[in-house]
Amino acid sequence: MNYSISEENYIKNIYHLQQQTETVTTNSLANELRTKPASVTDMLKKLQTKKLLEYERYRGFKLNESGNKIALNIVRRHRLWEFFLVDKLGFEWDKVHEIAEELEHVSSVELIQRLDSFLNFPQTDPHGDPIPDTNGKFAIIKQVSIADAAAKKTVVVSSVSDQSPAMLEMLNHYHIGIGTSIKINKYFAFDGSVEIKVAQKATCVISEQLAKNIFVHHE
Amino acid sequence: MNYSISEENYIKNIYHLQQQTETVTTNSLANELRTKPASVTDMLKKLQTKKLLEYERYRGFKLNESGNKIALNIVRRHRLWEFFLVDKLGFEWDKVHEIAEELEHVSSVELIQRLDSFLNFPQTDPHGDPIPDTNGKFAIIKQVSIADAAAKKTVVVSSVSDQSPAMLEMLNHYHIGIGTSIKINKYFAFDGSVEIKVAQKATCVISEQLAKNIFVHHE
DNA sequence: ACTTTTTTTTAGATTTGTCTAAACTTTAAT
DNA sequence: ATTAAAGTTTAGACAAATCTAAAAAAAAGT
Repeated sequence: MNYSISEENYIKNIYHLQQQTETVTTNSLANELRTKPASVTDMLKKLQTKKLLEYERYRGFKLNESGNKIALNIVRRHRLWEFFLVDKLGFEWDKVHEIAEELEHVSSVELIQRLDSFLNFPQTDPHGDPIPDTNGKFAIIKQVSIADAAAKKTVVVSSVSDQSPAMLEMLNHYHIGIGTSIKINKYFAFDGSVEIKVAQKATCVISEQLAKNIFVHHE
Repeated sequence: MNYSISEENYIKNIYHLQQQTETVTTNSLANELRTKPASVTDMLKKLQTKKLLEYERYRGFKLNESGNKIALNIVRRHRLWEFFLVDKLGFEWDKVHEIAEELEHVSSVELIQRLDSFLNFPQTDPHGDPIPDTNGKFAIIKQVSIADAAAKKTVVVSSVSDQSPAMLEMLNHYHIGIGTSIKINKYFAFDGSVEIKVAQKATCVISEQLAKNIFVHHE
């Protein structure tokens, strides 16, 4: 079955909201899609008819098995294109989201297979988010934000939860990227800021807000 | 200004029809777009309002300066993607047209600039058709079909005017591709078939229909 | 438990791109 | 020069996706 660009955008955004809360609300989805709740309700009915959604009036909704599969496929396309844009075309990673939003709707299965192979089957996109395989499977990395990690440990940056130019500027300033090793020295109780040491660089202090948006794993 | 996918498809197809006949007719465009004449008329009005078209009721129409510029930009995007699909992803060239039809509508200017550079600024697409530059300029190669060339000359294949799998099968069979050197030996009056010798291969005879679809230039 | 507020849904309108059927122009044919 | 045929346009309808305004349901507050 083939879905319209609009349907795909709804499916993808329901999926993303479900990562945070099990069932999604009409309002939150409308907000995410920058549209009106009434439009969301209309589309929900349509997606329910197409059997992608468990949905009861006034009670919230979530993707079912097939809906989830389709969502993961869209996410796969999106992240592969993001990887392509950064790795092959040399985009900075704060510029690729919008473009990938368009590219992800190009529907050829063979295109995505070949793209995946051309990129050497990358496991994560430029922000560290995992790329699902053809069956929607991906490795879940056990990660915590620097704010929630422990002092005196050396960790590796696995992903960042903000893709804005402002965030990229910060990370570049501190020489932090995906895969960077960081030693966490100490947490300051006063404002939650964290003293860290980036490999080969001088010790520095980052704000709590920044620490919350950088995810790391051990070793 | 930004145009819808539908508008872009109309503009592109008007452009292509204009390469053959100066002014285009409603019927031929409807036929090209696999739509109905009434729909074409509707869109023509829209494109005229947007000042991309010279159009008089019942009298045909053609792209004006701005329309042409936009068309060339769409053609540029299409052909760059075709080149990418063949050169980087390893597609056969009879499979790329459909996919490029979708990719060409992704609107980022920077994307196309970077893609062009990534591909090393190719001059032609996999079928030998020229890729316009940012300003819509491209080199016009003086070419004739093998059917219209002259005997006893050695020529180089510059483009093919049919992108079907059937055509590709024929060309592969005769070991002919873009850039292949061919010696034209003689024309048979009876059925218009042509005896040729492909570089490093045995002499063979191709049908008039095939000859008409292979374009060549001298030296 | 009742009222107020928030959230969600319905009803009806709008835009874009399409269609069919009928009317109108132009071109071709006798 | 009429008439017939071919091609083009108009009129009116429809589907997809959206919107606003109003109604209905659920949640929160007293």
